[in-house]
Amino acid sequence: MLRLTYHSVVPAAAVETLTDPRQVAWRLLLTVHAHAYRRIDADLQRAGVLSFDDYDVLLTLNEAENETLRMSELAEAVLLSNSGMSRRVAALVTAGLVTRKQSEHDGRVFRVKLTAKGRKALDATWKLYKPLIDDVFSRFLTEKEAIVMSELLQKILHGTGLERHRDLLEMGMTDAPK
Amino acid sequence: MLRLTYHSVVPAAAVETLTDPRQVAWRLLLTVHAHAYRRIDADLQRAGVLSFDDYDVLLTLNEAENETLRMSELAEAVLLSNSGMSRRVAALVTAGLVTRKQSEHDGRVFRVKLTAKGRKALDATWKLYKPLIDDVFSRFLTEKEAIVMSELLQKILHGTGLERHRDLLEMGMTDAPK
DNA sequence: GAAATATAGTTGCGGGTGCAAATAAATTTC
DNA sequence: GAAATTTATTTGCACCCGCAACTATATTTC
Repeated sequence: MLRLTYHSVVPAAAVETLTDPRQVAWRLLLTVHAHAYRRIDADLQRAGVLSFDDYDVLLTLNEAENETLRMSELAEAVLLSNSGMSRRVAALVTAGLVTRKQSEHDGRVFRVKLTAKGRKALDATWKLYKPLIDDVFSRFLTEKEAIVMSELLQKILHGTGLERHRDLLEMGMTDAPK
Repeated sequence: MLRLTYHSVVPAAAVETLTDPRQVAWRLLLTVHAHAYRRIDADLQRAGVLSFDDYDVLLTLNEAENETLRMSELAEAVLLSNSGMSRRVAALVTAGLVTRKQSEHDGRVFRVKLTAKGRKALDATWKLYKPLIDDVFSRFLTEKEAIVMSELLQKILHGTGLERHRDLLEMGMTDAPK
């Protein structure tokens, strides 16, 4: 029933597993993502608006309480390393799209806040981003299909979130059982 | 019915569109991918086997006719730029995992071929990669759900493939209508 | 309350990436 | 059949990233 039209996940030497529909789904997810990301990222860059990744940062701020988050919260939310976020925020500050100031209560934390200019850039980018999502993704799904897909993805996301947490706890235990 | 538990795609200023299930699905796809990719990539690196991206290259070769492809075919297949592939293959040659030799019929093309060592590395990596896919993805889906998801993703992939081709044709027309 | 420890964030470094320009090898034009 | 053009691949450049080491600030220990 289900035929894989793209290259698969498994080395030919282990062909028995190629029929696992979960691995097929995994490979398709990777491929769809790669196609869509490449296309959108290139088009946004060509248009001279925010990059895909900068958009993600500003959007996360836009949705946050008081349009403000700490560095580490921001890094966690967009799944970027702390060091990566440090450099990215530095660039955004230079561009005037966010501010970054030290907390008064705890000198270790820095709070990043969206500026009016940042909000404007976000809206301008969205105007281009929205039709791009449609071009590479949305227009191939009915509303019902999109809902089904969201539910499945949400199951996975919820699961991995818990799993990640469990792993971190376990790893913490290994070298400091005290 | 469908609730978004992660951050959304749309700036708050344009909230009306947030209810579009297709955009919810898009955002979830991005997030699931980011989670899974980060986790797998880091674990493979820690284990000292092939990187996620190198795995993809060798796997593509493994599945190709005679385990051989030209540079540009390889770049297209793994969705990497030609320049990126050029450098990556150079590294793989140094590591002895592939060979790269000039075609006799057309001196412009270079054929990349998997070596025995490369095939071995592929199998070793698969041993670790397989359980990782399961950890971050497969185990949250029933077989039926995986099939549903694959079908939806395939619809999108097939669609974007055609679309990308159409765009290239159109762009080609714009500056040389002759 | 000073030393040891823990936490938040930044920087050095090695490495990967894409775009545009450069090279090398066909193919076409006149 | 030499010059102009096209095609396949590589290199220069500027930039982004994660890990590990480092700095700065807060908390805990004794």
